[in-house]
Amino acid sequence: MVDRRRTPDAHAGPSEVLRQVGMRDVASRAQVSIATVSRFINDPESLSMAMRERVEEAVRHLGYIRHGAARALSMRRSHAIGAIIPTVDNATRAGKIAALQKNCHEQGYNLLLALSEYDLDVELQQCRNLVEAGVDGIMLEGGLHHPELYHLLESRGIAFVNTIVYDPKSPYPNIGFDNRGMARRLADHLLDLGHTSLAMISGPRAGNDRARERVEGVRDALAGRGLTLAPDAVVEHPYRVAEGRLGLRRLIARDTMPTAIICGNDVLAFGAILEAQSQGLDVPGDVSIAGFDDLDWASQLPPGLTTVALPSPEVGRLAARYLIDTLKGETMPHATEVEVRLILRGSTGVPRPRG
Amino acid sequence: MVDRRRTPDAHAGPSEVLRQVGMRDVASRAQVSIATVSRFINDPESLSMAMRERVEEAVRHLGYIRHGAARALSMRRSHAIGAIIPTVDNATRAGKIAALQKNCHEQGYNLLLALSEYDLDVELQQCRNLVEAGVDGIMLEGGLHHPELYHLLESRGIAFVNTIVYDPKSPYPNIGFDNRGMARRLADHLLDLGHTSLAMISGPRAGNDRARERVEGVRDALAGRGLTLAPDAVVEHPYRVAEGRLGLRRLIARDTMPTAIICGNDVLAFGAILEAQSQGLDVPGDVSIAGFDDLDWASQLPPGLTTVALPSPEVGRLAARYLIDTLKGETMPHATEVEVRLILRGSTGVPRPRG
DNA sequence: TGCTAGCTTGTAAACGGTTACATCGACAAT
DNA sequence: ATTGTCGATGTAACCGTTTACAAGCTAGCA
Repeated sequence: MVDRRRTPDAHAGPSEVLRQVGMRDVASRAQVSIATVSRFINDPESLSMAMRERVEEAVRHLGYIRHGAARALSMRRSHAIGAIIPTVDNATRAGKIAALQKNCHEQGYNLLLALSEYDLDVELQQCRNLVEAGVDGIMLEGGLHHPELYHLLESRGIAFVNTIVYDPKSPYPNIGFDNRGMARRLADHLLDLGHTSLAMISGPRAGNDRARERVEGVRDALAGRGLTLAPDAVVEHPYRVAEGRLGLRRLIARDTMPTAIICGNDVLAFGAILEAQSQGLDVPGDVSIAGFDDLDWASQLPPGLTTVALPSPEVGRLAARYLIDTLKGETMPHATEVEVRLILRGSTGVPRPRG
Repeated sequence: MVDRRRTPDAHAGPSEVLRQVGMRDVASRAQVSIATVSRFINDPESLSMAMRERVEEAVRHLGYIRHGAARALSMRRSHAIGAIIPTVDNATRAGKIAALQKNCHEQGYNLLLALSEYDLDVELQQCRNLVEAGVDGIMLEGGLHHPELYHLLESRGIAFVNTIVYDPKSPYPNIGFDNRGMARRLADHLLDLGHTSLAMISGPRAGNDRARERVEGVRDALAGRGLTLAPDAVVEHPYRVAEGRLGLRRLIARDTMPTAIICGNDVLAFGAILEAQSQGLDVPGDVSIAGFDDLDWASQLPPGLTTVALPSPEVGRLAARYLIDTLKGETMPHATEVEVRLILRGSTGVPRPRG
């Protein structure tokens, strides 16, 4: 390997690559040992005032910035956290990621972001990547992953946590919501209002346990009253407004028109409301509609969207804490539930008697 | 430093830390040199069939995964790209980030995400962080940054590119939209319809040149007809629906009610439309409203939102390519414009004659 | 004065890869 | 048979930190 090393003060020809200033340069300028420079960076208190000042001057003068990869190699710790999420295009998720990034940053950790597109194989691939990148911990979404993924993480002793799901019975640590329970609560509310014919516009359930759990929760509520959810009363649509409209069209085209529709999230609910209104249906008079997430506009949209507020920034914050504290060697709770709030607004009401 | 090294086959007591399997382990199992293993990982073609098979067996058997930090240290290249964006909670930005991540991943680069919260000092801090993490390139948003940030990046020879802005005259590479021009086009359209009293609900302009440029573009259009934008005809509000409502209320409370309102983005426009409708105003009869972004629901919302579609995933794709190809040593175009599309929908129309 | 305890500071050995250069054969041309 | 060429493989230096351990120094104390 050709040695491109140059002392920073030396003149280098135009085609030469200047070596970055390193601890050795700082050390030689400050006339101290390289170990002292390292100590200045990591624990200035441990140095005498005189040393500290000399090193500080040199660091500032040379604009020294520590070489992260070298540090990671030496410490066997990268100070990087990875996050694998299906997509970013959702305000709820965005809040989680923002909180995660912020909290990691505050603790001196960087955030590596990877996208799985709701595909467990892609997720595994991205996970391998993050492992190679040397992340110390990983935040996952949901509890449903490629078995190989769990094996990979555990065999390498990489901290990880499933999020958005809360399941004390899961063998894996998790922080999130009781998706099933909250769907049940929402459905129960509708049943309490007198609805007997519920339907759902669910998000795609393949590889997505959150979506599945929400359907199951609604089933639970119905079962509690001796009712069932007909197979064709659940339609699956990707999380887009236009798909919500499609979903509603499919549901009202059935033999029995549902009096209440629970949507996989607010985006689908938005579409469903728009479609209902444009079909001349009154919401909630002719059909009650509800969602999950409590997005920004859920309260603004007439008639106001009944939904379940998910404090996902809190999940991001807790995930950061879980991972970083675990890395510090602390024992963290295995499962943490983040409370959700059922928010009743104008889009749900008592069913109008039918003829 | 205590040596925790153990041969992978050796039995280790419960409290012992097992050393990760490294190239040396693979080499010894395959009975080849460590260099051969490296070659197998990086360029299998250069090995004889026999060698390749032996190494492959060993790699697979031991589940070897390369140590990224060691590679980065040795190669002086981390294969990581950093992105600093203000926030994530916006579908347009999400598309850009998703495309960036995808394209980076395809080229073997990881993505480090950092958030600046529209604060140039925070942005600089995050940038320092990314530099320490050793990113090979950085994607920034906008062209307005802390001067120290530019100096930092240039002095260290880190590739970077400003995005969402297109400015051939900028000294820094950029990929994006002509924010000023597109705002002007939108305003021109409204003026062509016969509007003479325009107003704006802008996003906060501090530290945000995209927002500023959009206001300036509208000013340009007005100036082209000998008109001006009164100071109180521009109100600034954060990008939230409720803020859009507030903005509209402020604008219609003025002496002269504007007949057309251009909003900093679709979210603000959404709020403005909702507020107008709830005040009994007809859109576009009483007031035309337009935005930027063409979010998912812009076409769904009655009466359909006139807006400017920004293909931001394309920006993410191009940014990834710019950075990675630049790192390869290729000369990339200094400024690249991504075309936007003015989309006319029901929220704008000819102004109704006033009494 | 000599000794020890307690700080600071320095020395040098990892960390786990990449890669320049050396080496070694095999094979073709002389 | 000798030499040269070329491709495959090995050897070892180097990337820039951290940190165990050694060494030096000061002060307190017998």
